[in-house]
Amino acid sequence: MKSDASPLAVKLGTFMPLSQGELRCLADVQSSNFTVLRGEQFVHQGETCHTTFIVQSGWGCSSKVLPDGGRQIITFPVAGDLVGIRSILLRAADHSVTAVTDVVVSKVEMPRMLEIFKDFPHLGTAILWAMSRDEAMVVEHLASIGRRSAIERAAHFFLELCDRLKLVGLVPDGKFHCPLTQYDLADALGLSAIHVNRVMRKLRELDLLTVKEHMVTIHDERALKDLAGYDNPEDGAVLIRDQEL
Amino acid sequence: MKSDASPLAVKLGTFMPLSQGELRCLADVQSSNFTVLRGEQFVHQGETCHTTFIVQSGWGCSSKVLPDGGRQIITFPVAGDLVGIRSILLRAADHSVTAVTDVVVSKVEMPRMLEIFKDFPHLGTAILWAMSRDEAMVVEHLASIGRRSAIERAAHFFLELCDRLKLVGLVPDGKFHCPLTQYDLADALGLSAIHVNRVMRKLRELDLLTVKEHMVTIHDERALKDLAGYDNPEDGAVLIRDQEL
DNA sequence: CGACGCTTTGACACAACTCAACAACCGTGG
DNA sequence: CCACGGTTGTTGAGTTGTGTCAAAGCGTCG
Repeated sequence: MKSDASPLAVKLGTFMPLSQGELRCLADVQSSNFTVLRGEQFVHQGETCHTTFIVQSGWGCSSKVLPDGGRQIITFPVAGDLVGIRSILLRAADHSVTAVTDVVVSKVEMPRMLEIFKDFPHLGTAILWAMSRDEAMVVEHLASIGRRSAIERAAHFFLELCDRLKLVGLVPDGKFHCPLTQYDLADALGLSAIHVNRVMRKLRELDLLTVKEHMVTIHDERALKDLAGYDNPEDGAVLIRDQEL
Repeated sequence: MKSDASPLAVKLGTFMPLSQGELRCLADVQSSNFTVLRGEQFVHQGETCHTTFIVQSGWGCSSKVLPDGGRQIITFPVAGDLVGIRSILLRAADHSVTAVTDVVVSKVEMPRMLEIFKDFPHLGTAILWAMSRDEAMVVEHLASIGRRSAIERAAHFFLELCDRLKLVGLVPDGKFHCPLTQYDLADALGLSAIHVNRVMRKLRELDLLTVKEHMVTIHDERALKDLAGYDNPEDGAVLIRDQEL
């Protein structure tokens, strides 16, 4: 793994080796970046969006706004994540994406994406794998909100987040930066912000996890996983071996 | 639309015209069916599954079992739905699929599926569209459980179900058959079965919807949609025009 | 006939929401 | 420099939606 590889290349490379040509293709497609400022929205629910964004750095927030004004956050895209790729075949995006912090992204238009799938099928498979993995996480999120208690949801959320950040090297010393407010967490977990606060206090009192100045520290991973009912994603989300394709 | 077309062909045909060759390919892949008996499981969470099933008739139940024994139902596959296609690139299925009624399915192994994508790219796109649409429904389901009240969830669920069944011609006279028990509904909506019963009574008392002998009748669609905060899926899930590809 | 699965109802408990208030922190502008 | 409003975090008190437990009714099927 080269130190100057993009987060997406690092992530895909974790699961299948990438050739020089494929790495060049990835580098090429991410050669021009731009910054979305904190708070700005760059995918708009209900509007046409035949563009995918590759997150280079920063945190996004993919959410769905209900007619009554409620907001449900689907996921928080971070470095290495593909954003909006599901909407490529739909007439309109079914969700919005906003920048939680300043976010650096690369833009990939649909024709270019289709080219990649055609010219680099192996790389295309890796991208499909990442998409399948993302969808599996949405399903897990669904199960979490539907069937776990508030504290279990919170525990599960941070464990999954930690694993995602590890994939792209953002958990250097066992703790990680997390710019989310308790309001963001509330809309992700299907709770009220006030209840999130109480739950976080509980996790702190149980010596499982603390958040201080937007740094998350997991103190007792084993106990936290037991509380959350957390399965290692490796158990399920691993790409099948090449020869099986 | 030919009367003997498979539900999948009907569904895909609703959104893009299919050529004779494509229809033949679809017919060919669905030429051998078999029945899964009521209650039997045909995709097993945690096990390898490089097979997709196309539902011909009957109702399935795609669910995820949590470590604590809780069950969250993701969706109920019906005629024309593809089952397990997400797991094709993952080492193990992240969910289980069970037959709610006897289900007739066609089995498509991964290599065959990849062939279709290669030989009939236009058809492949239609399949990808169906997958995107399914994922959008999972996202909507997530928002529903996270941010809607019990009665709104139930209302939304039946409206979406109705639209899905209409797509394959299973809502002939404004009402439709639904073999689900209140336990099934509970696990889908993230509620207890007892509360589902209370909510269904409420919907009946409001003259919005009744279920009698597994037939669902919507009495006041407008009011039900207002209650649920329901957007027509056509607004978002329509396939882009061919020339845009 | 009895056993079983599903629905329905009531009484009660509790998890999570709402409202209200305050503290800490921030950037901004006077 | 400090005053200020806005955002975020924290806590308490009271309410409510939903879960749990228990029991009965009612089909169906063996």
